[in-house]
Amino acid sequence: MACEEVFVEKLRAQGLRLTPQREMILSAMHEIEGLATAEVIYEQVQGVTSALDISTVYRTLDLLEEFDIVACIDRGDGQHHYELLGVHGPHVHLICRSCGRVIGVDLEELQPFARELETKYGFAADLDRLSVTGLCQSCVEQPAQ
Amino acid sequence: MACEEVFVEKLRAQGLRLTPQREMILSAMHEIEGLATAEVIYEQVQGVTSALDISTVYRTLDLLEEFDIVACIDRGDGQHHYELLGVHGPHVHLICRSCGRVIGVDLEELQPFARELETKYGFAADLDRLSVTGLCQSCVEQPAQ
DNA sequence: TTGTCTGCAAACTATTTGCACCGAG
DNA sequence: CTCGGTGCAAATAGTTTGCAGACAA
Repeated sequence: MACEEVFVEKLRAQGLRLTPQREMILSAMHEIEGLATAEVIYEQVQGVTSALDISTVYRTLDLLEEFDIVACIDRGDGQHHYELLGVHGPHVHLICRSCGRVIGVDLEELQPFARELETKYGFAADLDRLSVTGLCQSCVEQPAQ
Repeated sequence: MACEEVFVEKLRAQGLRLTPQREMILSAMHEIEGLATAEVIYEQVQGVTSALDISTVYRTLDLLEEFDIVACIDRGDGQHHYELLGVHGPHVHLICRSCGRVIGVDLEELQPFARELETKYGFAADLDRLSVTGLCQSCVEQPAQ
């Protein structure tokens, strides 16, 4: 896994260490589909071993975020959701408020939108941390879930 | 203030009451520029009288939100920010992550953006609750705040 | 009078921190 | 052997809730 190598490399560069806990957290994130909360990652690892504390999950997520290995997504529901950036790099999230599905959109696609904000308001939008809530196709079609 | 009349009307319609606390909270929101947090509203009213509890502020904001008199904006900083909708109705917020300034954009302006998401992904975006973080013109020009 | 609203205090949720021991390099 | 990392427990921030008394209609 390239992710893990990047992680080790960045840790080393700062004199930090690769511990079993850090390995397990990164590996758990690979096993979880879509966005993961600290709690979900914690439970996922608990399935394997109980040698992990929730505070360690938070501390590790902070590190991973700092290293640009994961991104923190704020879904407006009072919890932070984390996502592996992987090879595709950052992207915009379309989050369905009905089924919770997350659609990733490449930044390129939204350049026209960003340019418009830039031109009209002189505002440089952080597209890479943008989340748009709404309804996905299937939830629009069958509102009665 | 038309706002207050709308509030009274909607309260009456549900058999609810207009209390001094509710009046003061709505009035405090008019005095605060831009977005207000529950805490800020609470302190604003405390300047006038201490006959108000923070839990009442939360309860009243919930009501006002339900009545579409205020909107709750999530600025990713772990606090909820509230804004009077006033005569302009809902709009998109451009939030500067450096100086905290908030720019309101009319929904109309972003229709092309919404249409693109609709066409390409079948996704019906909730523009009226969209907040975009980034840098405003002056913060782009003088990064050293 | 009636049933809503309020203040108070306690509960809650998500997250952070202090500290002594543990273990990776 | 040396720091950095961890688990634990306690602290924190923001918000919500239960309850008995207060008050708008």
